[in-house]
Amino acid sequence: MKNIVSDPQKVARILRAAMNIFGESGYADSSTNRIAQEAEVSKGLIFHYFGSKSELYIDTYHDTYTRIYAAMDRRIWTDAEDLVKMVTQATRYKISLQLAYPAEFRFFLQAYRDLPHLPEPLREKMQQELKQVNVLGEEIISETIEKMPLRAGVERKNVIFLVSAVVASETAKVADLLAAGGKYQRIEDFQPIIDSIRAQLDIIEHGFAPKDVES
Amino acid sequence: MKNIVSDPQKVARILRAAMNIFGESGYADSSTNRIAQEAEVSKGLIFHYFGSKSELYIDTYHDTYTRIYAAMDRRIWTDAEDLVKMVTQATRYKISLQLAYPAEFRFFLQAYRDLPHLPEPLREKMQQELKQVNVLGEEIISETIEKMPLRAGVERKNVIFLVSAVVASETAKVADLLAAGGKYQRIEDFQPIIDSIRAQLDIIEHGFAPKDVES
Amino acid sequence: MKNIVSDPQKVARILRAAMNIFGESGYADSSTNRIAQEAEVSKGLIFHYFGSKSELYIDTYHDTYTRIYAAMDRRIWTDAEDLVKMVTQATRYKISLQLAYPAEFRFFLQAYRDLPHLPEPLREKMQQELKQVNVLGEEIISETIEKMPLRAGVERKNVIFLVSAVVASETAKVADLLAAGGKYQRIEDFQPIIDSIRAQLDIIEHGFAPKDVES
Amino acid sequence: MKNIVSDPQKVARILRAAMNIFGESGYADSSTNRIAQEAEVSKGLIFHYFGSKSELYIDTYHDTYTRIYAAMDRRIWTDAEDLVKMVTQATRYKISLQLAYPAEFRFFLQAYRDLPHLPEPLREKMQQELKQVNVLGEEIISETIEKMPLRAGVERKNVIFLVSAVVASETAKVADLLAAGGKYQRIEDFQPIIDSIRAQLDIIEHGFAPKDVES
DNA sequence: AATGAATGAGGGTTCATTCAT
DNA sequence: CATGAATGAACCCTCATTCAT
Repeated sequence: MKNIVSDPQKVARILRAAMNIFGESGYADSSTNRIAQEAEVSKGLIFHYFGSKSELYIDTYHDTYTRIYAAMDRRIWTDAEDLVKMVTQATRYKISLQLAYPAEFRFFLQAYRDLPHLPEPLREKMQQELKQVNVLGEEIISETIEKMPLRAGVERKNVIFLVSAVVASETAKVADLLAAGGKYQRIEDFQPIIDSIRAQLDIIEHGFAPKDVES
Repeated sequence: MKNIVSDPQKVARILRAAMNIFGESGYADSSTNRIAQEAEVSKGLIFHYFGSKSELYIDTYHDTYTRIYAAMDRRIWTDAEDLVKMVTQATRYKISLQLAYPAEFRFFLQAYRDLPHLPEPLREKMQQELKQVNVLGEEIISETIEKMPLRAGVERKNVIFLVSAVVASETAKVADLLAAGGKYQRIEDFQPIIDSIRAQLDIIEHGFAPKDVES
Repeated sequence: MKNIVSDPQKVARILRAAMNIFGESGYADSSTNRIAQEAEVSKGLIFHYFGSKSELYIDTYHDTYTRIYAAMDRRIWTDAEDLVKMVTQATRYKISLQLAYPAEFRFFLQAYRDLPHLPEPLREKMQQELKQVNVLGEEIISETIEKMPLRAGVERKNVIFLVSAVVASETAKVADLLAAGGKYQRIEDFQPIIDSIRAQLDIIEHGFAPKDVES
Repeated sequence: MKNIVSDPQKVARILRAAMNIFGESGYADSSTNRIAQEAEVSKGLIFHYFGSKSELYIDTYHDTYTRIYAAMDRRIWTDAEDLVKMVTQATRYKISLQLAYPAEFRFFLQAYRDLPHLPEPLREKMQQELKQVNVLGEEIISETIEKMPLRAGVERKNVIFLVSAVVASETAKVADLLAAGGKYQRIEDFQPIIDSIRAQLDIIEHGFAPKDVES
């Protein structure tokens, strides 16, 4: 956004409309016309404020990210004692965030999917921006794993990778459930997913093979 | 495709061109013009044969899927004795398939990414079709896990899910390497990925926690 | 123009409309909409045939130039015996051409004026093209002057430059008269200009200073 | 300009910015935005003061013309004794003016080129205004020629026209050299043009034909 | 059966001008 | 007096789809 002293309400309306529509239809299928309509603003104003559809997209991303980031309580992660607690706690918290900010997370998800479809000058910029938000999860996992003792022959990076894979898979499930809409609207509805993660972390920690077999 | 008397060679050329171009640029950025040009066929003929861009897309998917499916040797999976062997063998085979049919797999990958961007009537259809090819992997994994003894308290479905998650993650890596082009063109180049899978399966089987700690 | 097997009548209608409108309003103020309307053709067709407004412009120039060039009788120049005859004959012929092809010449004139206003990729191309038609006049003049004896101390290039300046000035007058429309529609109406040229060439040849003064 | 209480400094800044930008990019490609920016003034103020882009253009022309006119020393012409001296002296003086007021002359030149591209109500007005500055040269030439004896059969107006044509052609060369920028920045750099004018005036006065041939 | 010319709706973008503050 | 946010019409261009041939 330029350094334009713009009407904050209209800017907010545009950014919100953009977030909704980009999140719903992706970059290419979201016309500035529709965004202007939903924001109850002339199409020209969007270009006055943001210069181009691409910049509107980036600014929408920044705004959305900032809003979510400000709402996040990062102690959730740092407070955790063991792996299972940390991951389940963080996941539960992330789900609660997704329930509180469904449009924001839908936009994020769509942004990931949009990435390869973006026009060239935009894509590169978004590629760099998107990394920042993603690293977040893996960093925390690394830190926690780092503190744990490992069985001989086990490489730490593989554990990290495994845990990340589990989290990613289950997070995808959450997104699907939310996208499907319907009855999944309270944190309790997602308990099965928390349980599933717990069970899988248990397997990663102790294996699925019977213990006596090995002795 | 309609029951129109059609020239099989032209149909094949169109489908191949569509697969290449859809796979390269995604649905939205693939114009029928380009497809017609690459297929050395008039644009009208595409609509004559396939009715619309959407139907061409679906038919391209079916054709590509069928071609790959026919080329697959399913004994690979059924022959395996234990989990690690099965998965590594299957993965190696899958990689070899990707090397043999790069355009086809690129199209599949792009189809996944395209899914949320497809125009509404198309999207629903594709959503159902795409599941079929994915199930493939999970089915085999299920069968193998089914035969293995589990530690008390471990649910089979969680093991299946874990193994699937690992395979999915590593498969994504393979796709990235292939998409990047360059030197990854022989099966040996992917040995690190095979090793990574093996190490992770080992963790899934025996856990990463030190054994003595638990006794 | 691409190698499109296009309806020659429509192509001709478009080129004629483009010539008229570009010639009337210049490049920037000539909308493809208006051209399409005047050509009784959809706007899309213009882009189908010519690809862009720029290419339409260039093709219009080529077409117009070719049409005029084909109509020209180049013997007019080569047949002339002395300077005055050559120039008056050529000018009279050029005027008759302008009367026969007023829209074409108006387009040429406008093309010259447009040159500095053209968008960058177009400008360079047009700059090269426009030279070809202009050189024509000066070349012939050079050839004729080359054959004539000069007074001591007179440089040939200055004579050429002078004659060219006269021709250019008077040609501009003709264009103005034609642009003004009105009663100047027959070759006889331009006799004063021919006479003016003749008188000026006489001055260039023999000077305006009284002869006896110098002896 | 209207009878609005206006800040003279801002008016001056706007006019100067307009002159620079109109001169650089022509009427159509000069946005009021850019002018406002360069003048460090709000866009609204321009419309407040000048009413419209068109009126700003005319006012810019008037202001620039007035400024140049006031700076001119008209004795230069009246002092001259013979034709060659007068023309060379005047030309040299004109070049020195162009060097002293490059932006102003660039604007004038551009104004000429813009003329046919101006929107209708503006064009007519500018057409009348522009004549005034041009007449300037021709008037002086007339006066000087008036005093000179002519060879029998030579009409005065033709001599005037010839001399004007030479001056116009060479002046155009000067403008080109200046527009090209580079090393032409001192009056001495233009000596070749002065020489060329002198040589051509000599031809106009005494002809290029050898004298003895005629006796 | 096969062509590709033709369409027209919609895309992003620019900019002089207006007007509430 | 001065601002610059806001508008909307017009711009060039793309493309799936239709249809006469």
